[in-house]
Amino acid sequence: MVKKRFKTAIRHDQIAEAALDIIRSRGIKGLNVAAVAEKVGLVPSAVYRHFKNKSEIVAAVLELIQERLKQHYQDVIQQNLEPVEKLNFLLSRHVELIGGNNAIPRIIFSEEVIGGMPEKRQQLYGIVDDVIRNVAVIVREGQNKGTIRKDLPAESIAVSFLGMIQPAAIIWNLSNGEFDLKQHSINAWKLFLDAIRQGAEQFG
Amino acid sequence: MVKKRFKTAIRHDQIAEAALDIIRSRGIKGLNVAAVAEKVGLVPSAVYRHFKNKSEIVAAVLELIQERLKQHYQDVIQQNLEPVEKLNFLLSRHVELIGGNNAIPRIIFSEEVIGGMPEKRQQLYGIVDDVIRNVAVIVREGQNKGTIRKDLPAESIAVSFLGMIQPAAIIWNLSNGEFDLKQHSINAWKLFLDAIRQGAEQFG
DNA sequence: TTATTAAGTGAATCCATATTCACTTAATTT
DNA sequence: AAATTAAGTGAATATGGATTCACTTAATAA
Repeated sequence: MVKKRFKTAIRHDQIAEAALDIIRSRGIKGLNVAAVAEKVGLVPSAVYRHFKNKSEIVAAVLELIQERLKQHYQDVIQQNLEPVEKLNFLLSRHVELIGGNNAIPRIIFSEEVIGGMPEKRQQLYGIVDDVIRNVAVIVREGQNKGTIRKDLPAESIAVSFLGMIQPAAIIWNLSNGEFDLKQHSINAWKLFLDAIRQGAEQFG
Repeated sequence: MVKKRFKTAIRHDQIAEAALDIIRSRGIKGLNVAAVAEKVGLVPSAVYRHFKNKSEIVAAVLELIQERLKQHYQDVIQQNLEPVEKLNFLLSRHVELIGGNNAIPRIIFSEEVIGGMPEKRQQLYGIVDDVIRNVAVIVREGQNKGTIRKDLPAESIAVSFLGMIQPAAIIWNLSNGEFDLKQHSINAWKLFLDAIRQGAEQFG
């Protein structure tokens, strides 16, 4: 039996992917190098050929997530939709992620990846900040076009946008899928839409 | 030097409080029985006179949180305010909790307390569910009085209410207090208020 | 006051994981 | 093809923490 070897660049990615998948299925607590190694088809010590230590594996996972989210955002903005429609599209993409039991929507707001080390807090904050900034770009576009209310900063609206997704993700997860994610996202979107529309600020 | 002894009932509470405080300052990862013991003024092994194991300490912390939240809710409903005002009051109380660096708003949505064991997931879900139900009671009151829109289920509105608080709590925490929590809560409330008011569902 | 019970202690143990290291072997360079 | 480099291995080491246990002593009941 011949054992295939891979370059460190490849292994690096494989290990990060494997770690992300382990977090998805077993949570942060379930992440250990032996499990990662096994999933990749290596012996634990071999992992250290590619990563200095476990902490760097976690860092790589965060980078991976940041890439994915960036891609996500790219997909949305090149859809050539109205800003409000873009937000709706982005929402549905996020709901897909959650329903697909993806770890990302949970991890980016978990704060348990951090575990004491400040660099990681920094890194995680960077990811969250990116997301907010990206959403804010879309919101600002709508504000300029006159379809989204101008009396609130785009960033605030962006954070509120996350408010539609994030509690739902956790609740869905806690409830073992019992919580009706789809229906909630529809209702939350109705609320959000009525809240952000130009004109909403005056009617009452 | 005389060493004071306490009954298990007392120690039980002291230990749960200590554990909560440790989670607050060091996160779930930082929670270990040695730290808890020290904070209470005991030697690690003594903790086992009062708790079967660490997992039960965590369970006690969750009970403690549930109590606190119930109290919180009681404070609000007996304020004799209009439903919408009650929600606003509840929001400000939550913002206080977050700004006071309280662990509760983070823990109830953390899912990292769980760490594999299903009973704990169940317990945590119970807490979150309580919160939602309590908020929904207020919302329903508003719907009956005609001040809150009736076209959406109260539970959906309740979850969206949490959406104002929870991402903000995490972001605030990640940002080391840089994120302007107070301002965000004002803006988020404006959005939310415009969204839930009776009449919001029609104007567009 | 004495006896019993409950709380507290220190040392020992167990265990899961991360990490190191000397060694082997596949892949690549010369 | 020989030499060098990089990837993989297994065994050993290290550590942090949880948990147990035999023993001590304060509180309380008889």
